[in-house]
Amino acid sequence: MPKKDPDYAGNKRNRILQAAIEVFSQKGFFGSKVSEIARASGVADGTIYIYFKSKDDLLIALFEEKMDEIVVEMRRKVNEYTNPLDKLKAYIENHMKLLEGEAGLIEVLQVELRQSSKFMKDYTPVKFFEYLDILSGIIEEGKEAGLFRLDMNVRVARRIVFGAMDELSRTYILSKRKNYHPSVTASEVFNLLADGLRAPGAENSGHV
Amino acid sequence: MPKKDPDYAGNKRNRILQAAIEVFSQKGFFGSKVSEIARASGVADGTIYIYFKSKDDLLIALFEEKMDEIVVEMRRKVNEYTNPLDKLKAYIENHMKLLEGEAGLIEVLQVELRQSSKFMKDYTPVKFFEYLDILSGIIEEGKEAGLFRLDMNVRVARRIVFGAMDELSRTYILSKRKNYHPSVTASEVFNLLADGLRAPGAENSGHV
Amino acid sequence: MPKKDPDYAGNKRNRILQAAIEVFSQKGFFGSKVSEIARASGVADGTIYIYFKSKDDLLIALFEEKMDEIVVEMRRKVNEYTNPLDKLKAYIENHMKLLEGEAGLIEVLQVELRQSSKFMKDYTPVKFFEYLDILSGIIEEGKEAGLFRLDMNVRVARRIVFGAMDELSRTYILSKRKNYHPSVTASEVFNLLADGLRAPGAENSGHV
Amino acid sequence: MPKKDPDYAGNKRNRILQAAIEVFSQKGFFGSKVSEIARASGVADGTIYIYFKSKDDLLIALFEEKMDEIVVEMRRKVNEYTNPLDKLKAYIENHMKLLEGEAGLIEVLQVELRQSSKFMKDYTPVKFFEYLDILSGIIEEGKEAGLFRLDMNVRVARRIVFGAMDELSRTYILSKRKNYHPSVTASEVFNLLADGLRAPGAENSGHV
DNA sequence: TATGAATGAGACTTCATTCAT
DNA sequence: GATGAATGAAGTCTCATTCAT
Repeated sequence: MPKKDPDYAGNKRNRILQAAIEVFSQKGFFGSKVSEIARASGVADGTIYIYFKSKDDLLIALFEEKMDEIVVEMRRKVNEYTNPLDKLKAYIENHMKLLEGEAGLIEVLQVELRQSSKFMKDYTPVKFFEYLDILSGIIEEGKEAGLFRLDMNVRVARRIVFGAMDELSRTYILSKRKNYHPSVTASEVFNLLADGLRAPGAENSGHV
Repeated sequence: MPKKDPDYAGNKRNRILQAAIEVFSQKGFFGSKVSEIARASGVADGTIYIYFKSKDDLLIALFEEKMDEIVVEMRRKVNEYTNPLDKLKAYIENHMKLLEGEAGLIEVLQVELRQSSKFMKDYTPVKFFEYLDILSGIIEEGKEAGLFRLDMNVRVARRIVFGAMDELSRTYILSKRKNYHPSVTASEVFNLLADGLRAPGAENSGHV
Repeated sequence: MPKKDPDYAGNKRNRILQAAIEVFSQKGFFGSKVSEIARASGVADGTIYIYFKSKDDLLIALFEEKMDEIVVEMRRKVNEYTNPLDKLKAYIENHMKLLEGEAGLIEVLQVELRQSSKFMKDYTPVKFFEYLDILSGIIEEGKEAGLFRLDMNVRVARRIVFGAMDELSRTYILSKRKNYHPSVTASEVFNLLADGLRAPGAENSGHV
Repeated sequence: MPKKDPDYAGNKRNRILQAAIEVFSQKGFFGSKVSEIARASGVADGTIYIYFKSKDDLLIALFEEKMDEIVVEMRRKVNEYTNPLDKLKAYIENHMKLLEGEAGLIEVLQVELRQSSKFMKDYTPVKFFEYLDILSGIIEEGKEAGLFRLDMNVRVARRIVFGAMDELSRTYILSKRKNYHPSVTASEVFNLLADGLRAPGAENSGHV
């Protein structure tokens, strides 16, 4: 029987990471003080600097590590299906569902990741690109399978899908989780993106 | 005849606003120093405080006033058409086109507006909602005209459209304006949103 | 008639410099807090950073500017004489006399200049070398005039002269200005260095 | 029979002391971190506090103990001679020679001892005075033997001798041990101090 | 109005020291 | 004795804002 939690250090590091998510998500990166994160983690200010080089480094570590978990999980979920449309649906549903379990994390990723390029010289959000790559993969497969339009740039399309989900996430979060419930909007996103705005019988010519 | 531009003060105020757009868009709100904006405007630091109560206030004024111009312009452009699909196309094209003429402004609106809720207690981006309302209006009209799906929540749909455009704007900006040229992606957005991902002949049943 | 002291800024900068000399000389560079220097100057902490880039920079500025004044004054004093021995005497007397008027400054120069090489990457105390060069010049002249030994490395000799003076300065300062009064020790230094330890009649052979 | 070196603790204490000399000499007292000394000693940070009360205490212990060794050695060397001039020569040569074997130690003693009075309230460098006392003794003897000038304050003279040596040590160290080789400068110091700057035939009157 | 030197609160970060193991 | 993770006091520096001119 171990005298102490063998995971002790990792434990503390993780507590800091979790507290950072909480605090960053509520006040934003610049609005958050290192001492607040320390207090929220139940450690001393200096302890944070044992595990992270700087406040910036803490944010980046948070991006990388949490995104990694999300990427792994998303890959697993998507691969439960074979049909590209099913995969797309799974991607969208899973993305929106994260909002419920990991609201703070998503909030940080959304807002801070976006502005990070402004103040962090040469930080490339590698894991975020991996997350988008899953989406590209699905769209490619769909095109190859003849299910998706061929006249569609995959890199643009994936951004459209992602942007739509992302905007709804943000709206849900900013509305203090009152409106646009993720599980509802997920299917709206899928429907609209899969089949377009147009009414089934509406004519298709003249545009595009 | 006045010796100096009677619009001098307004002129100076505007110079500050323009400089703020430039500086904020390059370094982000928190990365920008008031003195940098002063230098870029060609005024003294203190002068900024004659026209704006605080740095926060400067950002808000920028949001409101510039968004107002954009809203007015967008209304004009959209009202050149009567068919809701044409209006939607105009909205998307115009939105993406702003990226070319007013890149800095859009960048600020995108990134800073999003995080502003974190550090500005009770600021409601009224003008931004007006901008979205134009989109809602188009979608409502489309539904009424029987052109758009009826099984579609307008508030959700407008966010999907906006999110898609927004993500592509961001990508264009972050790629240093190299990839995803707005005028090209505008039609991709319209195509995909109007008609969906699905290939024309692909079966529609089983999903949704 | 100027409404304000035209020398105002220079005045404030100088007040900071003087306060820094005072504080550094009493507590050493590392023992001195920027806020103490601010208080001693009668300015706010931040004001120091208007005139100096950093605490290190303040020390360097102090070295350079004050040493420059000293070098100029020393050159003037030494050039009142033509005989190298007289010049040497003037150099030594003047050096020791500085201790009375500019005790704090000398103390800072002595102690901090010496350790500065440890913590300031690549700072070369140019002005200090100029000060030593005056001494070299005197010794060179003395050799050329046949007054000083020819079997003497000038660069080593100047360090011997300087080191002797310097050690006495330090001792005087560390004794809280009680013993080894500069004006007395100046002539001891001159006598000993000019004529050596040896008693006038003592035999000279057998050694060296 | 003990399983481990009975001198183990003393050994560890000494390793810390040696490491401290190395680290202090390279970075200065304030530039050195306790953890660096720990690493250099191959012990844990906390271990240092078993042997020394504080970082200050470590420096003082280093002064006292190492100076003690030097004093003992110097006394032995000097006492190999009986003639005060020979003793003086031995003192100077030995002092300069230390630079080769114990460069780091001398560097610490020189720079840090000097500034220690600034930050260590009431620390008296007893051993350093003993070192100087050896020099006083030699000069006294020389005066008594009629070999050295009688019109010479011993306490001042010893500082002159010490200062000259000290300055050359410093120069040698700061030049990264390239110029002013100790064994060469030692004899220059002796010559100049024993017989003065003046050329053998140069007139002696008018000055002093 | 305009200026810009001055202010000073407060942030990030360091590191000597402690103490449970 | 030995360890080294944790602590938290304290310092340097920044920068939004003010105000006398």
